[in-house]
Amino acid sequence: MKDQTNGKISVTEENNRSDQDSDHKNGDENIDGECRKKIGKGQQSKNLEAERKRRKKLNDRLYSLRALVPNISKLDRGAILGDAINYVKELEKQVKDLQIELEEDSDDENAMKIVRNSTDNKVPPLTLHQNGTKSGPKREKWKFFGDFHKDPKEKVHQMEVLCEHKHGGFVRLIEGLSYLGFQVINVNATRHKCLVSIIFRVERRDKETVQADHVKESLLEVARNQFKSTV
Amino acid sequence: MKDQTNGKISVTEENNRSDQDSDHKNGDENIDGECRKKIGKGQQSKNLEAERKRRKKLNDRLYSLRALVPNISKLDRGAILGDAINYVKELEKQVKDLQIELEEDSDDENAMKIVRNSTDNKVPPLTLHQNGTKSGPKREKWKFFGDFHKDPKEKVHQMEVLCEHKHGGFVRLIEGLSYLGFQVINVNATRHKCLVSIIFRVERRDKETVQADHVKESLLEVARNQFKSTV
DNA sequence: GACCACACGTGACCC
DNA sequence: TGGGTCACGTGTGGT
Repeated sequence: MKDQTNGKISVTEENNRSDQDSDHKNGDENIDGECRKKIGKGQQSKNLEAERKRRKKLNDRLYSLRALVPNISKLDRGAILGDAINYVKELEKQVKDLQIELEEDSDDENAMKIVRNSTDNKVPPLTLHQNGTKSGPKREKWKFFGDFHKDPKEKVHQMEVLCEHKHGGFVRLIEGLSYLGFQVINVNATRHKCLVSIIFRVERRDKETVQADHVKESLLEVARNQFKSTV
Repeated sequence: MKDQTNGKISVTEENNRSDQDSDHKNGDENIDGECRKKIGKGQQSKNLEAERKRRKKLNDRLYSLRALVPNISKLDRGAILGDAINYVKELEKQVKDLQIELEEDSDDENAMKIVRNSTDNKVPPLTLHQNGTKSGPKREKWKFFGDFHKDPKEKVHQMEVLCEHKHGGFVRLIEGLSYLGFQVINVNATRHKCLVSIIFRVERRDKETVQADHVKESLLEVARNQFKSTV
């Protein structure tokens, strides 16, 4: 029976550190009798006290740990540890997720995807599909639809941008439009989850005709290269 | 090697009980005899085994916990707990930081959403009519409508700003809202000649209630004092 | 009275 | 030799 041995072993085995490996006390068997004798009482009491202190410390730590964990299943010692373990895992996962999300955002920033076409479906399928050029695997998608083709001499135009939500992206877009010589007459922006739809009606400030792809490229450029906005 | 340790166990177990046996203090002088008697051997062994199992479980958990913590100071039991505690705190902090960063991003970007219309005309006539008081000759006209009076504890609010068109004003307004702790859920901005109407639906990030006039004053402040935006 | 989880004191170990 | 740590078996109180 007693596999007990195993129990302990298993433990030791996993942490091979082993070295100390516990007990093994060599041949204590033999000695035995005087073996115990050799310990003085005074010292024993010392040990006793020390052990008490140790236990207290351990318990304190355990409770501190429990205090950190938001929801505990039981107040069992084992449960404390188990909950703590789960909590740590959960936190780690959370951190990882947040980090990738942030990262994506951030380089999506560069990558605002503008996808879909807008409103009255007259907006033509003039599409710019941008793929992340730079940093690897990340996809940057842009789709841009505008009605410039209809009448390039017209002052008022409509565009739609569909892109991932990114920090500062909107502001940069607005700034970009202004930079390109457009007055924004009307804007309608909506976000669903991480997808943003922005519909503009703009008016040219100057008299030149509008080059559709110049607009697209410039906006992409702006969205990508701009330094981080303050907000 | 390790087993031998067990060896000891096995020994104890078998003779197990046996009574008094010395070791344990027995000083229980008085009671002593029958006291221990009252416990059946079988049951004791049960307890023994159960205790072993419990210990094993605890240790396993402890080691699992240690395995999760990236850098450990010692392999001490107390250290395991201590390190775990610190690690959890660290993770929590990390999560918090990432979240606020993301949130900021996000509400920048939310800033992105400008949607149109929105206006079901329920926007209530809570008015702040601001006249350019301070900075000189320029008259600034502001009208501000918000529904904060309805339920200050409500997270989602709607506001309308009517103002003269000014270069960069819109961007500053968005930034100001973010600065005040609002997430912009929906925006609808329209300009007619030099008059701009901006309708927001916002959500508070924090839990404090909203001070209507604080919002108004702050927005005005932001709109007025901010350095010049590019747009 | 079974079961469970705990605290205790103790012997052994290591630096 | 001594402070610190550990595993163990046991007693006990709360279900």
